[in-house]
Amino acid sequence: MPELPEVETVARDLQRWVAGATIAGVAVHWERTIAHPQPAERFAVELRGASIARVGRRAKTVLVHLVDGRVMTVALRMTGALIVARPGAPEDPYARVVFTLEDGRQIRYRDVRKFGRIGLFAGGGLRRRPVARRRRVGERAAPYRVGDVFARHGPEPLARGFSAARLQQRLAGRSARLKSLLLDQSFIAGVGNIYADEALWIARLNPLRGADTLTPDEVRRLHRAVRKVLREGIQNRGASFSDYVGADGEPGANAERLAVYQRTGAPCLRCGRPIARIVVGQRSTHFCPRCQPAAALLSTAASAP
DNA sequence: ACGCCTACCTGCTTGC
DNA sequence: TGCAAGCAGGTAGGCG
Repeated sequence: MPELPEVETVARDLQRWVAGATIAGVAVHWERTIAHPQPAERFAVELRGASIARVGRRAKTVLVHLVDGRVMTVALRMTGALIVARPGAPEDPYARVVFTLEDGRQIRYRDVRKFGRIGLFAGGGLRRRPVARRRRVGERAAPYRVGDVFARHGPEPLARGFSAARLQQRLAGRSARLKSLLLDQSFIAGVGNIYADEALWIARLNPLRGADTLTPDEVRRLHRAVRKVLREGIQNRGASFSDYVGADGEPGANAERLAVYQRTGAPCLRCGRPIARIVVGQRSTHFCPRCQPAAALLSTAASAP
């Protein structure tokens, strides 16, 4: 479930609790969790003795910045979680990678479905503008810098630079449906299925709308709604449905505040009509057929009172 | 550019 | 009660 607010919550927790700590040892219980570029055995060796400088986030990935400049990336995907455990805490059968700190605590990477991936990269390139560098055929992609991981990601929706005007630019000429675009990480980084549905409900936009059919006012509504749902998600420490927990191991409080996600058939909080569920781009999509009418799909002038 | 499919995995819910 | 099918927050890669 981790989308931007959930990942941000985990990153802030870790920053508070393990910044400055030193990794004494690493146990990899599911090798495929350790992704490119190094194999699992080397990963453990290379991390031993490393100290954590700070913990941040880019898109839906947790960034563990080491004092020596390297960066460990943790992509939680569907069911990943990073949990700080006190010495003597009961074992977790779903802990795929365990980082034991010198003070005896552990950072446990827990992941029921094993989709998540952890990598270790040279630093650099994160703040650079993501210009797609052309690579010659056969040229090696190494040395991997952490910035390369995000070279194709879109802007951070909560960054200062992400204005309504910028969103408008990015929407222009795109014929994809709004819902699909919001989920596209190269369009905007960090929005997932939950927050996409919530943002569209707040903005009163039908998920099937073609992205380039929005009026300037609708773009502003969308821009404001996306930022609002993400900020509120962070304030509530994320939305928990089954697996998501913060680094304290506790679920977030945001699930009960959602207006449409997984509320199929329940009354719309604005108009009382039942929330509908459809499938868009293979993803379940929840919306209010009355507040987010499909009838307004193309006509921009049909909303006279 | 875009939509659609498959794959990666396990656990929980649903329906017979 | 048992059991199989269907479903789930994400993303990468392949095809048309």
